[in-house]
Amino acid sequence: MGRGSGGRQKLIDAALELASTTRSLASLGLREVTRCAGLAPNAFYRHFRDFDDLGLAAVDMMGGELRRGLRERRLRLARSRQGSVVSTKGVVNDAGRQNIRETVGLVLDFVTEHPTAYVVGIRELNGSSPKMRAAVRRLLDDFARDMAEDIQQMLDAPMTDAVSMQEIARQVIYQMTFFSMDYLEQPQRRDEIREQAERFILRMFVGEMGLQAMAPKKKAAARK
Amino acid sequence: MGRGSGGRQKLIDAALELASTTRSLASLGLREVTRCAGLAPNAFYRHFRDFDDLGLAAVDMMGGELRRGLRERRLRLARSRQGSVVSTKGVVNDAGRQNIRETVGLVLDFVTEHPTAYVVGIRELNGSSPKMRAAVRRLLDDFARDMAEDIQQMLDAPMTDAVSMQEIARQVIYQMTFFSMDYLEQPQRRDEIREQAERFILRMFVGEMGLQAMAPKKKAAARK
DNA sequence: CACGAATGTGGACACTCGTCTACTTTTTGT
DNA sequence: ACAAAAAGTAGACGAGTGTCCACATTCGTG
Repeated sequence: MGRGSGGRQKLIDAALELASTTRSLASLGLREVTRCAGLAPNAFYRHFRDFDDLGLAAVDMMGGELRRGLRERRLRLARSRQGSVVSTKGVVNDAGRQNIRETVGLVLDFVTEHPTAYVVGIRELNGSSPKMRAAVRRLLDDFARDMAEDIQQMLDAPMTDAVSMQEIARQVIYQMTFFSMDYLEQPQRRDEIREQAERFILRMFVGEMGLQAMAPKKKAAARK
Repeated sequence: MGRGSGGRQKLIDAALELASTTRSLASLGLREVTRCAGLAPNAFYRHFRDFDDLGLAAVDMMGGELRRGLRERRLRLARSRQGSVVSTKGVVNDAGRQNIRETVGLVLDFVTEHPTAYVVGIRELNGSSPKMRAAVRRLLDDFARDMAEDIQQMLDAPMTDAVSMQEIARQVIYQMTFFSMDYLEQPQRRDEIREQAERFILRMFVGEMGLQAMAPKKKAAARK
């Protein structure tokens, strides 16, 4: 009982493959996908109701793996420099910059290792299916939550309040989608893009610290 | 000689209408669009070679209008407060914040006035057609160029070098695509989203000034 | 006016698509 | 080991599609 001879996985792979090079997920043909997977058209119905269903399954699978992978690698990094907690005001010194560099590298490496899944995911982020959009956004928000949590734990004192940290993490994650796409599409500019991403994150942190320093009361009040 | 009875425009409108509610541009059917436009299927060939062609025409038209509209409204705003040049370090004071607030409002207003075209454009930003992607990105980069130029002119002294300003403007424009989509999709959260966008831009500027202040030589050297 | 280009129409072709029913093979729990 | 459930196959139906050809209409300009 269960997953048979992996036809389900073959279908997901075929769909991602086709969608990444040809079209959006929803515009794929049922027969097109089954043909590419080496199955009969009807085999699709055994596993999925429609393409939204397949898409959500793909997001669950790849997303879960990605999130787990990122967390694991991040924890491994953190453990390798255990004890060297970064001081709040030291986010921008060499230790802080090294942290940012490693995190950006983590994301970009994952992206280059799973290009098809990533491209399709980002494509569906603003895509036509509301369900897919919601699923991908939920996933990105989970990443942002993880990231905010890890950063706060890495510092000896909170850099800012939890809400702002969450907001910043979200904006960083979303901006990273653009960096990642550029990174995949323009291999010759990879170093430059990497540096741009690092600068962006650094700028966000420095900016937040500046805002906190110059008008903490005003900001707290404006946050309703 | 020329555009006859506006069938071309009808086709573009129909395509945007269908794509914004149903699917991506490339996945539309030729007959579907012509039917929605009230024309015979063959009329499509009179105006466009394929859907990429239609898409590029739509981007040219809407993009040009948007860019012209934004520039015009921005200049009008600038003229209405002529003489009150903002000092470089005053970007974050009340005058600077007011500037940011107005610019954000400009963009969000335009978006709410042309939702279908905007949604389709953003959808094609990471879409399946390379030509469309390139066209939309070129358009966004034009916006960024305009924005960088206007900001530099508004200040009494350059806040940072031209390259960095351009980079920041690009990142702000790209992030605004997310804010705009949220703004359209979640009318009940509009005030909150507006404030988030303003905070984001403020944070970018403060961050850049901070970076400039703390390590100008290092940055200049790192810029190759 | 009248001619030609631009624009729009109608019908027809071969093709792919999604879906259904009926049948065979494989996997798996007990 | 056996029976049932799950996975996969085969063929066929109607609907919708892209594209082509030949014909009608509109419109601007000589």
